[in-house]
Amino acid sequence: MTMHDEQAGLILLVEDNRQIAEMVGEFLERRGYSVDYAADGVSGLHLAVANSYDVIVLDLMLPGLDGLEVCRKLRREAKKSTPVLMLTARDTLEDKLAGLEAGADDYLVKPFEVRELEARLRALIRRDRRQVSTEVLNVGDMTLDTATLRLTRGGQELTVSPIGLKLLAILMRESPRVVSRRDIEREIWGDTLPDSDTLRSHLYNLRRVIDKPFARPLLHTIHSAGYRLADLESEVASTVQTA
Amino acid sequence: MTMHDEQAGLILLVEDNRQIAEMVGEFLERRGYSVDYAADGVSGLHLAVANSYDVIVLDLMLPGLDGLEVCRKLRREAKKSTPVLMLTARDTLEDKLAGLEAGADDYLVKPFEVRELEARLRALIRRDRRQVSTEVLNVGDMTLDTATLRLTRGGQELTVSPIGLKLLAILMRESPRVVSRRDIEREIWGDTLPDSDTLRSHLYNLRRVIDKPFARPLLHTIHSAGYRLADLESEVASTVQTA
DNA sequence: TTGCAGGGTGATGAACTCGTGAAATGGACC
DNA sequence: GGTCCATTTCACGAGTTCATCACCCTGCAA
Repeated sequence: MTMHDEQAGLILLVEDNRQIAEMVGEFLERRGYSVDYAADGVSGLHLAVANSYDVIVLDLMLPGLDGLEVCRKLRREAKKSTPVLMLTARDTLEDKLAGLEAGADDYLVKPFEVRELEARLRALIRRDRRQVSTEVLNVGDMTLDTATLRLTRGGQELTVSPIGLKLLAILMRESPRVVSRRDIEREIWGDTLPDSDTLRSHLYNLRRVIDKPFARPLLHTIHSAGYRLADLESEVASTVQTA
Repeated sequence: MTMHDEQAGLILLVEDNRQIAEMVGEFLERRGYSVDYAADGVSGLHLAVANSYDVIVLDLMLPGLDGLEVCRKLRREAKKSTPVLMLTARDTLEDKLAGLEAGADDYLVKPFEVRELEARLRALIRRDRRQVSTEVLNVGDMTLDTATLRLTRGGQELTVSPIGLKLLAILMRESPRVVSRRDIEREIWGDTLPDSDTLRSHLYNLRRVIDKPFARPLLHTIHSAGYRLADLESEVASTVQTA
């Protein structure tokens, strides 16, 4: 069964105090994480940029480049969004807290319990992985992120009404299959359908936005059968498909 | 049904009706959750005790050990505080009281919408994670330290009312996702919502503080869908997604 | 060729959603 | 009892959304 042998938690530890580094590093390794280690800001930053860590533990006070700077550069220059947990000493806490805007995700005040550190790291790793799992629908060069409700085609952002969006989501999820009007209507309005043939209008308005401004239409009408969303050209390539 | 990418959350589903279990399980997995499954109370309890789930979906009627008993044992004997969502066939007061006494955290009456189930699970998972007190939330150039409740944007400190802060925290945690008014209201006020549309006022006042004084707005209205917090400019960079 | 059902196009008004701001409420503290 | 402040409630107007309708176009079969 699912045992969370999170076999790969790759952690970067940036800490100049050798004693703390050793203690934390050993604990984490015993818990199954892989730990890379850096003793100063510059080498820490290099490692952080060069590799994809699950999380970075960063001491605030470091020789040369301090933790805030490392974090800021990592975010602003290297554009890395690796979660960062900052370690701060109690006396620097108040002064430097404002600096958390540098882009840290959590912090821990020294001295701390290693067990707590681990709990926090786990939370960060998990939170980060969740981001990736949002449902993203793709058809041709069009993309719909169902979590943020952002719709783009050819890198350009499009605006669609709520029902249009729902309609589009249905077609994208079913793509490249044909979906009958009846099915679409039932999925959008449930049991209480509108009296008139509203769907036609919505289809029209949807097409106006997602197809009209582009060279290749994605939304196709199958006469007296329904509608389907697909990029015809790219379909020709993969002629034979499974049933 | 056991997948290994623990992403959106790890869920234990205890349900003896195979059809319901399959439908719910598949939906949740498609949404990025990992789902473990048990068809009776005893094995459900074993799994619940052995692993750390983010949330447990528990049918009330189960062969052998029923849902209430499972929940009770989980709390009293195994001392686990994993959130439990109970599935009940009828919506009677006794059922609710019994479930409450046994230690359930939420209910859903069959038949239900999978979408609603997911929304509730998300809320439970979120609620549970909120326990971790120090967490630094970052959206664009805005930072909220949930431990000190200090809020800054562009290095400038901002003052927001308690409810505004709660509202902001919700939006930041979900960022850049769209959060519906209903979800926000449920998370702020629980079951006893205000009579009027107070949320609008709070949103208005929040915007006044966090957006009005700045060039780039972070709080965006998605008409008849909800609200989302995000820095649009920095989002454009990450348009392309994996298939 | 004609007829017609299915489908595209576009305007309209009613209903709804939101932003805005001010006034009423109500609880905590003095 | 009185003051302060967060929160709720209310009212208004601007802006959106959507069902509905009227009319035109197109594919297709007789």
